[in-house]
Amino acid sequence: MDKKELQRQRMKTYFIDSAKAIIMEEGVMALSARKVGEKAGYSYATIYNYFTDINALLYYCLFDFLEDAYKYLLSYRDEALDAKQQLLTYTTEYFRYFAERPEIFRLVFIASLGPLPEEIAHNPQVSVAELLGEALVACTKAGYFEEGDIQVAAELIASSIHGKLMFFIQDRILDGETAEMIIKMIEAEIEYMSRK
Amino acid sequence: MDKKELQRQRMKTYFIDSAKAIIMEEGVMALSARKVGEKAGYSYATIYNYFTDINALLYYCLFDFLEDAYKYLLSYRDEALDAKQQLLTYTTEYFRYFAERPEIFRLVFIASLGPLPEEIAHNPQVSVAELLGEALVACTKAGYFEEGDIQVAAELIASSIHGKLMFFIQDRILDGETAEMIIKMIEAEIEYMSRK
DNA sequence: TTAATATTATTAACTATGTTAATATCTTAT
DNA sequence: ATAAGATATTAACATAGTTAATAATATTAA
Repeated sequence: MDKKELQRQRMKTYFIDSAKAIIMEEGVMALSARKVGEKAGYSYATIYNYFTDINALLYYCLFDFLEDAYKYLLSYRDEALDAKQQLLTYTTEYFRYFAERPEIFRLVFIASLGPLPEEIAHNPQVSVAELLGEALVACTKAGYFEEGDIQVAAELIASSIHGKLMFFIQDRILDGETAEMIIKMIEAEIEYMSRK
Repeated sequence: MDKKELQRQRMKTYFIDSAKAIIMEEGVMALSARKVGEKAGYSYATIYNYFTDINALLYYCLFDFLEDAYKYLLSYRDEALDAKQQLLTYTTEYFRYFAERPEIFRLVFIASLGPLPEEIAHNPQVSVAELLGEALVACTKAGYFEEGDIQVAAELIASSIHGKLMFFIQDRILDGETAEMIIKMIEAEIEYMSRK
């Protein structure tokens, strides 16, 4: 009888979707069990019939959002594009995606959820990193990077963008730099790296 | 009569030092007004005679910690060193400092304190960034970098390290990479950048 | 030195949080 | 239709940040 399981799954999505909506509207800090319950049309305590705690619920949101980001990036994939241009597009659009959705970045990368609960299947990483790797391989074929540098270049680009996102979204220290200014900087960095 | 001001300042440091101790021992998440009061030997409510709220208190801790980090890095300054070696030392030691003090990193870079209260003087940035810039200038003089690349190289290095720290300390996604492995990667990245 | 006053600290209280236990409600099989 | 099981809700607890009312202490004026 897995009609039960289907209903259970459906209930979970009610709470997950409510949580996602609250996160995007009011931010992850403003989310509470009570609000999620209310928005889903159930009592707050009902959540605990479907999730061990709200961190578990937040992990589901996290993976959902990550998949959204991947799909967004995929929409910028274009075989016809020059390899370097494709790489530039991926990196700048990735930055833009999170810069425009700071609350998602906060949940995915900087919120302190405890350890990932066992029961949550970490999706086989429909991975943004793969898109980046793919673009970089194409870049070497086109002569923008050297074969042996792919690994380190990929690492460098990825960690740089995430570092910039962290600074941008926390806006500490950072003296009023706009998203567009940072995007220009990302372009300059890739230009610099591919200029060998 | 600024005997008053001196006493006031002293009281503030009691709370700040207590907060710093709690952060290092139990983490920023475990900190509470009650604990800080207790540790400082006062009632929890007394804090509010000296700080508008605990976020203000945390900002004081933040700048204290940042200064500590700067001093730590300064202890690795060595005029005799080869320019590239000095750059490598700064970057890897900076990473190591926070990798070994994750709770400090959490407070300084990823905790969500509200906007910086006006009354807190943001120290004229006794800045880590300056040390990095200095080392990079020396590197160009020694021929490791080209003059026009300093800006972008500095940005790239700084954001990459912070990105790596974020991943390391949040240990999401990251598949069990050790601090030493990441340090090796940082070295490889700088090697790569200076290899022009 | 003592009385009045201003300053500073503490206790009590309020609202909100996550979570659990006890209770109520609904579903389903007989 | 009713008993049994599953599911949802209300009540309650511990802890949080913060504020107001009160107590204690230090300062000043006589």
